[in-house]
Amino acid sequence: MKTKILYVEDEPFLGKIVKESLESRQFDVRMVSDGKEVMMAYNDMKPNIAVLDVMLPGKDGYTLAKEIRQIDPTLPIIFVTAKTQTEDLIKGFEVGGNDYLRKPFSMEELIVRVNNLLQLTQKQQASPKENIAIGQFEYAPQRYELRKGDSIRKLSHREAILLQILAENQNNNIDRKTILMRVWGDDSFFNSRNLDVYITKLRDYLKEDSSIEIITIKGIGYRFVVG
Amino acid sequence: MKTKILYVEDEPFLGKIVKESLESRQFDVRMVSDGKEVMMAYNDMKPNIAVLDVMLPGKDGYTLAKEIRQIDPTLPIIFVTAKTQTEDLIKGFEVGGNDYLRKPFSMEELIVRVNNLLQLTQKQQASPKENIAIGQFEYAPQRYELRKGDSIRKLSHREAILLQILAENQNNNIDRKTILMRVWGDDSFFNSRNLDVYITKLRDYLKEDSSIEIITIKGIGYRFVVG
DNA sequence: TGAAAGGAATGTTAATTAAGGTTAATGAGT
DNA sequence: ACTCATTAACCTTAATTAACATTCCTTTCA
Repeated sequence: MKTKILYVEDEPFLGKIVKESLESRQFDVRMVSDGKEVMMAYNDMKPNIAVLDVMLPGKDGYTLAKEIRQIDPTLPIIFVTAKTQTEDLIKGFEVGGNDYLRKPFSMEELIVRVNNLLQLTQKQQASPKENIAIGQFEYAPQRYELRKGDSIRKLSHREAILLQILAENQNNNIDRKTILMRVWGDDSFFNSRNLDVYITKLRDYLKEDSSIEIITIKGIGYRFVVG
Repeated sequence: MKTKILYVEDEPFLGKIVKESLESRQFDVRMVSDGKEVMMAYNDMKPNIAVLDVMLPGKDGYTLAKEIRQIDPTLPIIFVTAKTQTEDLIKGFEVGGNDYLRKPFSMEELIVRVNNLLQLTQKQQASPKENIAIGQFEYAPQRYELRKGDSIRKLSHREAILLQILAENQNNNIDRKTILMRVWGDDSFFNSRNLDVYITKLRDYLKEDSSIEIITIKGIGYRFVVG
């Protein structure tokens, strides 16, 4: 699946060039030119990264970054702006930005920085070898074993993958769709109900530790909170 | 424990300034001026981040980055250099760098970028959102829980986000539109009525503490006043 | 000028629809 | 025969839509 970029820019000319240039590198780009439309676009497309101009009609880029951070604390955000002052850059990082690029910039540089951020924020693939701590439990992925004290429960394949996905994303929202794709390979209706069944099972297994919770976010997915 | 920075720079004058400046921000800095000594210093100190000049006697910064990447694929590396060409920057990222700063740079910018990288590569423990005090209540955003004394009310997703927006903006006016965009992603008529419904719900939940009030500002939005 | 009328915005409660939770029954593979 | 995965049936909760009530701003006319 292509990497999705949410690109917010109000200068149509520059915007068009950048958009096309990114698209030629196999990115899936959604360009928005009014700050007020950004959250709608965000919710609609669920981007992998955001590139924000700072000076915009409607809402400025800093405000947008703050709002995005409320909903998504990990989305990589790059500011692209004509503001060259150090204070502006500092503000950019303060509101949750992860990089700051001064105009005029070269497309090459933007692309390289986009890729760098994507790589840095890739889920640190907790090497499926190592045991994962889950509250008072310990999960051994290579053996599909969930341990607490001296009791061991062997998990089935589907249970194991699901738990691993949750554990890798502790305290973050996880899309239902993402889970379905990773566990079942597709997100058809029946598999969707299947997921419900497996969530119930895991809740049951994990209920001995009351600090662990699988929160439902209706219409979105789940959040696995521990401690 | 202090964050340890491995700083490679051969200009003694600049090096001294930067080192002292970083140390004044509570970093533990080890400065090396010959490329050949870098790996030794690395092994010795086990830094949390590396700041590398590119042009050096002995070995250049790119080579050093490659060597470090062999042993440590995750150490954040920032290049700091007088080379301003885009090709140089690209090369910097190619060899494994994570940021690239052109000289002359401001200390503030370096520090902000160092902190950003440290944060990004921190184990993905994401949004350690803190609990928010709301009058006699306490709100735990991670768990969508509203607590008062020993009673806990679990909030739904929409309730939770809405309350969070209000709580973050205590005693300030909040645009209806802003809320709609952040909770629903758009501000259509139906969602607007939806907001009314959820405001009613929150007022109900919060009515136990009479010092809390959600004031309507007709035509504008709301103000969440506490105490 | 000011009281009344009208209307848009919001409040409240209830009904409806959609999403998910739970448990059990069925099916497929060893 | 056993285990796991899937499907089904029924239940619960959240989100949306609807219906009706209220507030308060604006307009208008005595």
